[in-house]
Amino acid sequence: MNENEADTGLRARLIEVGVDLVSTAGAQVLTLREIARRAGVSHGAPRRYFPTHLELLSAIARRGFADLGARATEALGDGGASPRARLTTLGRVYLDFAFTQPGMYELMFRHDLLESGKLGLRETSLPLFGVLVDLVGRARPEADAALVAGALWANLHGIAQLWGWGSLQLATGATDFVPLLDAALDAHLGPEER
Amino acid sequence: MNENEADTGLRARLIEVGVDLVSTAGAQVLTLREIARRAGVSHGAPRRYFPTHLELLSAIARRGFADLGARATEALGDGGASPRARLTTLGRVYLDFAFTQPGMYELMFRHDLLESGKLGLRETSLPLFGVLVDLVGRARPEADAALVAGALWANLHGIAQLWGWGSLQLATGATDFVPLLDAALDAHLGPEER
DNA sequence: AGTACTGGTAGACAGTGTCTATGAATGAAA
DNA sequence: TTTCATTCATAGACACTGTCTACCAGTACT
Repeated sequence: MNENEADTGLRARLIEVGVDLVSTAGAQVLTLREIARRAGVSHGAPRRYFPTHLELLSAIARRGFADLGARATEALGDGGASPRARLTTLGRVYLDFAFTQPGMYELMFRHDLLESGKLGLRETSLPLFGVLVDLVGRARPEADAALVAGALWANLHGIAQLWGWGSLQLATGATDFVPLLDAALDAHLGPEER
Repeated sequence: MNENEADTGLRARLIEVGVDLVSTAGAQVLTLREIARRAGVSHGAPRRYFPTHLELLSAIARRGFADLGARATEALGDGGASPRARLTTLGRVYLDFAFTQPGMYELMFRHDLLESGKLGLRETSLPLFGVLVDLVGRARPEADAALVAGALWANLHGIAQLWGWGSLQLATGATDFVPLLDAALDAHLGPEER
């Protein structure tokens, strides 16, 4: 019943196909029937493993959170960089993920998914948020780490979304998102060298 | 061809019905056929005024932006409050709108709407963003106003979304969004009294 | 009076998610 | 070995969606 890649069952294959599909074709194509089609199975087959479309989508989105978490921990490593520098890295990883995997990022933050509760935020986004809180706590020991981390996460998410569909480019005239990211990091954490 | 409320044509009525519907029943109910049904016309009727479903949704969303803009300018007034205080007001208005009109806010920032370009960001969100840039420029004369305003807008939007579906409550354990808002404002603008 | 045109109707079409009945294959029990 | 039960996928129906097209009742104008 685990979701290993070695699992050769249909359940795992559906998720695999979904991850592939959302990465290459976007989030609109991610219909139940299309996934079943690409998995080479009838449209009723997924029902045995995912009682509803939303649950299949949630399973796919969970892979996105796992992927994002893996990228983050890999980029952070366990090297001795300063908390502030590691937070910069984390921000870069977050936005890079959002911009290189726009379909997956869109799926991960779909209203109906999140509101359904099928996603299991506690298991998906909370671990990475814990890393964020920890780093913020060490970068700004005097502050309320959870609060600042929450505000910073919101800022990253907002940049990811607004930049992702071009609003911020239009509004600010910018062509690179890095200054925005730096502004957000500086705002919440103070300048790089302090 | 204007979109006044006094306009008694079907075009205006469809938008009216849509605004009502999204406010009371949410964004999922906002189908073309349901809007037509509630407007008392056949499902093919809207096609004469809105060639596609997305264009009708865009027209409805534009009313949301107009409403948000009206609330902002009304709350800001032209009183002599400090730029920093007015930015606090603006942030409150923004988040209050997002939380009291969640369906409309969700509609206004739907991926397919924004990516279609039918929304006309230049006419909808840009004016309010201009106000934001102006206030930021006066609150922090030394900074790049457009950049800070962009980062701040992203922060507001992120708080609106993440708080809206409960992620930030779960992550930070908070039960009130105001501290988050204050943290964001303090971060980007400096503390209230400076 | 006749003729365009405006603005709405009604039905078809392909596609969607869900539900149900059916059936093939597998493995356990007799 | 034969029966039986369970697992798992199929196929079709259903209600619903957005879009397209044929039609048609008025209205306004020549």
